[in-house]
Amino acid sequence: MMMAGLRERKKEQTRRRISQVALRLFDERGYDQVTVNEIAEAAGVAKVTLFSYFPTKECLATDGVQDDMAAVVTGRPEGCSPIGALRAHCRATAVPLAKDMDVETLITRIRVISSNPALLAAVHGAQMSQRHELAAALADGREPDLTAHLMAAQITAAITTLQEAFFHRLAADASLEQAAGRLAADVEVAFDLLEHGLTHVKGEA
Amino acid sequence: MMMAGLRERKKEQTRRRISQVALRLFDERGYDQVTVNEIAEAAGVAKVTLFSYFPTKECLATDGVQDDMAAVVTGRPEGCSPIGALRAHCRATAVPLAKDMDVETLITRIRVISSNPALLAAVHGAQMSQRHELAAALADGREPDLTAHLMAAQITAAITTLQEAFFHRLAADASLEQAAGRLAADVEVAFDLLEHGLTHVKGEA
DNA sequence: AGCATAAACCATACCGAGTTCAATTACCTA
DNA sequence: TAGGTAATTGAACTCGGTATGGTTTATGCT
Repeated sequence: MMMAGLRERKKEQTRRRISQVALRLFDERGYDQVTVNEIAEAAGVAKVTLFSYFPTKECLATDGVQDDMAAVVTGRPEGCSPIGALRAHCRATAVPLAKDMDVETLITRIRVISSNPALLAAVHGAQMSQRHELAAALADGREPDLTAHLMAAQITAAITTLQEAFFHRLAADASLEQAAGRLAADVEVAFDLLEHGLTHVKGEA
Repeated sequence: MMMAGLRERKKEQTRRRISQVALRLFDERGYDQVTVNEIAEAAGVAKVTLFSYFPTKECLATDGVQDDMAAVVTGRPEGCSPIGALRAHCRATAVPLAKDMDVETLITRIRVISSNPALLAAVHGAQMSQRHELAAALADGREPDLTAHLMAAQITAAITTLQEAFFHRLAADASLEQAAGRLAADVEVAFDLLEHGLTHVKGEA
């Protein structure tokens, strides 16, 4: 029992094949110029099967690009503030990625997503739905009040902006190392701004 | 010449009729349970005509619910900070509405939008795209840097949260006056948080 | 090994949003 | 009143996504 199951292996394999084929086609011809029928056919699978793995076409493109800020807050060590925990988390991980994704694939995925407004909006929307979880985590058990929601919204917005800047840089020209370096500095800027407020900005007109 | 043209009057009238019919149907049976074909037929218009007025079904539901924060910043009076201008704007207008929309219709529209996750996400997405304009306005001519983008993102997030809280209260039970009153107080909370940072929050664990 | 079960898969037909296009109607202007 | 132009129309089409109902295939049990 529970012996790694051939069934589950094949399933995972099929999922990966669909995702990879889709990404390749998107990258080659652009998201809008590829139909799900083509993806299904190229992956050697029925359209229905494709949709059993990925609920929408968008999910094919954004597969694996996720993060759970709420978990970072709830799982933070003793005596650590929520914002401190998030700052540390952003310092540590340049981009939140699925465990088993190679960098090459990730960059391609980012390129695909960045070059399509609808996909960008979808990623934003996904992060938007994390706001409520984060608000709940910040409220720490109690029903989140307005302040908790505001904090969650601002933090989410900041992190989204960081990711956006990172994506933009990566898609443009910079190497992964360069972009990661810049990101490290940006993280500090963002969290300082979050913690100390907009009025503390130095070179402001 | 330019004498209020019957043509333009009819056009505007048709637009209003489509929007009203759509809103009524959405409110009666729910957004997902109404097809654009039904709306077109009920409005006595061809589907193609409907889509010439509203680019998407979503736009039928969110019609008139927009705001332009960038304009508030760029059009602010002399010697007024961007954030100050936005705070004043939020104080003044409970909800950003089109000039000629009655309150009854607005509340119905909010009820429709609030009761559908996809529509909620669409509204969020629309506000998301305003971020870049706001960042440009904050940069005041220069190319917006990371800080400008971060500020824009945080401000947008805060205002979105305010609107969300207002909608939620309105859809739940409160009267317009009650909700507006609470909103006035919430505006101050939100902008204080924005200006002074998250670490200045009083009752924080 | 042999068999029943359920998971994964498939082809096909279908639905609704949105587009294309040629033909038609209604307004405007000279 | 004639001719141009903007608005409208029906019909056919594309594509994302779902429903149906049937076929293969891994697996668990005996």
